[in-house]
Amino acid sequence: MSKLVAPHGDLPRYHQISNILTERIELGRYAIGDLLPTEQDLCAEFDVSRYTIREALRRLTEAGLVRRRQGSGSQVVANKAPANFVHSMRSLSELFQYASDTVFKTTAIELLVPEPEVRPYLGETADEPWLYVEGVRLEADGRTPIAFSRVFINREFEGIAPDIPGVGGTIFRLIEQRYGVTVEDVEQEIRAEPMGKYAAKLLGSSTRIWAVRVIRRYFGEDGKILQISVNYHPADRFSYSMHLRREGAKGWV
Amino acid sequence: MSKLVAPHGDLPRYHQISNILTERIELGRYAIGDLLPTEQDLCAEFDVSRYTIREALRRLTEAGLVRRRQGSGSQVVANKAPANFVHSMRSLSELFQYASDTVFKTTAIELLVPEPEVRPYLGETADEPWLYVEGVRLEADGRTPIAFSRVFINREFEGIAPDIPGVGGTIFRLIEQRYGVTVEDVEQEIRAEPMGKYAAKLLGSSTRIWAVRVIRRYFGEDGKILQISVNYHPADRFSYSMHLRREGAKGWV
DNA sequence: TGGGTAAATATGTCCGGACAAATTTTCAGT
DNA sequence: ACTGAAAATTTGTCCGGACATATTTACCCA
Repeated sequence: MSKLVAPHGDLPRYHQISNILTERIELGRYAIGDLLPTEQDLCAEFDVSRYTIREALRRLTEAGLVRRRQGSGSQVVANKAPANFVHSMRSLSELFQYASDTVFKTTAIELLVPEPEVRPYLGETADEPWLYVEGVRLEADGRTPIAFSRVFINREFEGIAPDIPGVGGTIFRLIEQRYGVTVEDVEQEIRAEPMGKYAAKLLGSSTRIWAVRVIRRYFGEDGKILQISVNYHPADRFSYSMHLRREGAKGWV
Repeated sequence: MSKLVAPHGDLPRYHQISNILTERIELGRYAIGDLLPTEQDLCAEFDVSRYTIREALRRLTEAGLVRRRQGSGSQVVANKAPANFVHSMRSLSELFQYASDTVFKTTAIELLVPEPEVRPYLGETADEPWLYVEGVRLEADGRTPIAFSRVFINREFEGIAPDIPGVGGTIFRLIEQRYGVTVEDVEQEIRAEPMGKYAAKLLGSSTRIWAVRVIRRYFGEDGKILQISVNYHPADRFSYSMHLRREGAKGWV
């Protein structure tokens, strides 16, 4: 029954329930890190259908209080609604500190689509097609595959595509020279993700494998995305190292 | 029907439909101010249930393209995802920037081996034993585990080991103060690897999980390895992005 | 024409069921 | 402790239906 709780006068049932659950989270009955009761249990407790419970849980998710995962459950990630929903993205390591110094060594690239296709970049919300090239990054011997790369280029620069000599190499120099466009901003993301079968096969694996995925978005002056590069570094082969200097004791020790 | 559109490979139906509708809005087929077809009409057009249509429309609403009103209909209010998105990305990076500054302050380390053992570091060729400590990196709440860490310290500095207050924190300050040894170089390696059950369990998972593994080796003056740290960041929690400015052409193009 | 009311329309809330997909658990073996 | 495979669990997707509620439209009347 839970009475003197939250304002659920004539609110819809799912709203009332999300209020109750929110209160429980705030009061610590469901602590951070805990799993909420399963949908089925909540259905039983509140005597409503699964739809109503899911609607309530959706509210909690949108509020950033809960993270839901298929097969796993609903986990409490915050005990009060964060000012920014992004907070629910748990992350972080001290990598930030010097990740900007990251330098990926360039090696040879074998182009798999020498005549660039026009495809949508699945990771983007918009379905606008991009110039699309993919390649395998090779070791110095020119034979051993190291990583699989995809590069999506803004169609505005269509003309230059066929000249692309390598991923992460000189594409931008070309764009800059031909179009006078300068890169203003770069956004980088690193994840561990399973690699598609196709890409995996190119790297010598017959099945899907895990990889470190590095996504980079290059922005132009007006915030327009110029290029997106996606690199898959297979877990068993990927290993990049970099050296850091100790200037100014940035705090990484 | 509509084929050459959007990326709807194996996306859920409601996702495919929201992509299609988004496209129509972007291309002006549904102009700003217009009312979208009613749910019923959309159900008929795409031959799906109302649930699916509503799920698709919810996506458009959350993207800020559409406003829905009971009794009235679904009205187009923007023809492209509002700059809000970019904005949130920017604040995201700012958030991370902030996070990177505060990680060390807010993160606690729970030592699992307060009395350091002497073990070989498996990743090294030599089987010379290292001082060995492991711990769980916790969030500010002191309860939520974020990452699992192992630290191997050169036995030369054995004496200081018990004082280790945290991983990535002050170990080196101690070494420096006591032995006058300065870090000359740091080498970092990132991989995706499965995490052992033991480590995984410490992070709240009862089974084996994948993780981004970060290995760092700290070198002294003569190239001697002073310390090795190994951090496991569970795949589903690890994901960071950041912005890079283009100053001095650091070589990332 | 203006105003009020009823009917039609459109989205909101809610149910019960079914199967799919992801994750965790269990268990046996090394 | 690690590996591998099967079983159990949990959320995700999707259906068809029902009624509630807000808004718009149609219509009648002064």
